[in-house]
Amino acid sequence: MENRGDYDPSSPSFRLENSPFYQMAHADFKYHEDMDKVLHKHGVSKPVYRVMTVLRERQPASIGTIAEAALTKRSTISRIIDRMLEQGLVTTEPNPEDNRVTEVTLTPAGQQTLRKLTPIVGRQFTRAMDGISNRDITQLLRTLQKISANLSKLPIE
Amino acid sequence: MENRGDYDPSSPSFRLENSPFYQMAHADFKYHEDMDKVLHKHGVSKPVYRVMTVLRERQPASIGTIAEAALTKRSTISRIIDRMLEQGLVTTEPNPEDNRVTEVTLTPAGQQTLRKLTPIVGRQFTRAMDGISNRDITQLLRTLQKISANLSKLPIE
DNA sequence: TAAGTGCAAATACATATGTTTTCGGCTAGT
DNA sequence: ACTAGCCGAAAACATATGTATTTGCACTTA
Repeated sequence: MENRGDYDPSSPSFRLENSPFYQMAHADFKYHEDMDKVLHKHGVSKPVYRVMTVLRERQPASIGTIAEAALTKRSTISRIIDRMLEQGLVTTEPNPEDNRVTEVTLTPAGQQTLRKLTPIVGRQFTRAMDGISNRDITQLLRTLQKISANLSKLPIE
Repeated sequence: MENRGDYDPSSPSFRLENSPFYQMAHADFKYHEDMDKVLHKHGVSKPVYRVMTVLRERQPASIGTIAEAALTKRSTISRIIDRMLEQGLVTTEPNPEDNRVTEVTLTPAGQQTLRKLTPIVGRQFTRAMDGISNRDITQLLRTLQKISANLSKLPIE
């Protein structure tokens, strides 16, 4: 495994097992697979959890902002927020500067739920990274960030 | 950024931007985002393309095998294969050893389509990996494989 | 200030995926 | 040889997501 061609999907020697993007999907799939089951026991779905993690960082946040950060369409987030409202996890209010935008905030109950979930997610992370050095994690992150940046430039055709 | 805690979702200093799994999702999202548009022009959706890449490696393959490799539910693959049959991309036949299993094979037309798509995907890959050394790609792959392996062990709770 | 344009969110509509159930074939134990 | 149980696939059913359209607000400019 010394030739870049082996990683390139257009190379004849390409194997799915050696594809970075396939392995990303695989790791991501496994990571969420069993975590979802646990989260569901606490009445929280994967997209709901994602929204909560976004809100933990910046609050309040608009529907559009959340959608972008959560890599999901606005209409989808809009409906997810509806459900979260019913569950009492968030509150919404129009932005005073611009009445078109809806600002979303975690309720105390929502924060409480998030705090309860955090250690569970932490264990899953620890499990995933078992036997991997900090150096390697840093390196992984750097490369992933580089890839994301590359793909944020102008598209292929 | 020297403490492992910064990557752990349960750490107070955790930031989404520094989360390996978030960055994986982000990279994967961007990678497929504009590629899907191009594939659609050739009448191929993302799941259809995934199935084709699986079939390129082992042919014929059963519905269940494809589902597992493509990280998708069997019922979903079953329906995707239906569509691909109508498009003439694959043929199916019962496994002579076991009549329950359906073996799927790419038709010449399917192989032709795959060959046409391959260089497009290759360009996207090249674009994604721009400025990243082979060494770093190898390292990335190793780490991802390690993570996948870790997560294939017994689940959290 | 009134009309036009653009944007955020929500809604209606279409589609795709997942979950559950059903059907048929295989296999092992009696 | 028969029956009970398991497994693969497909069908029925429920749900979630995405796409297109609509609504309401804000900014511009004439």
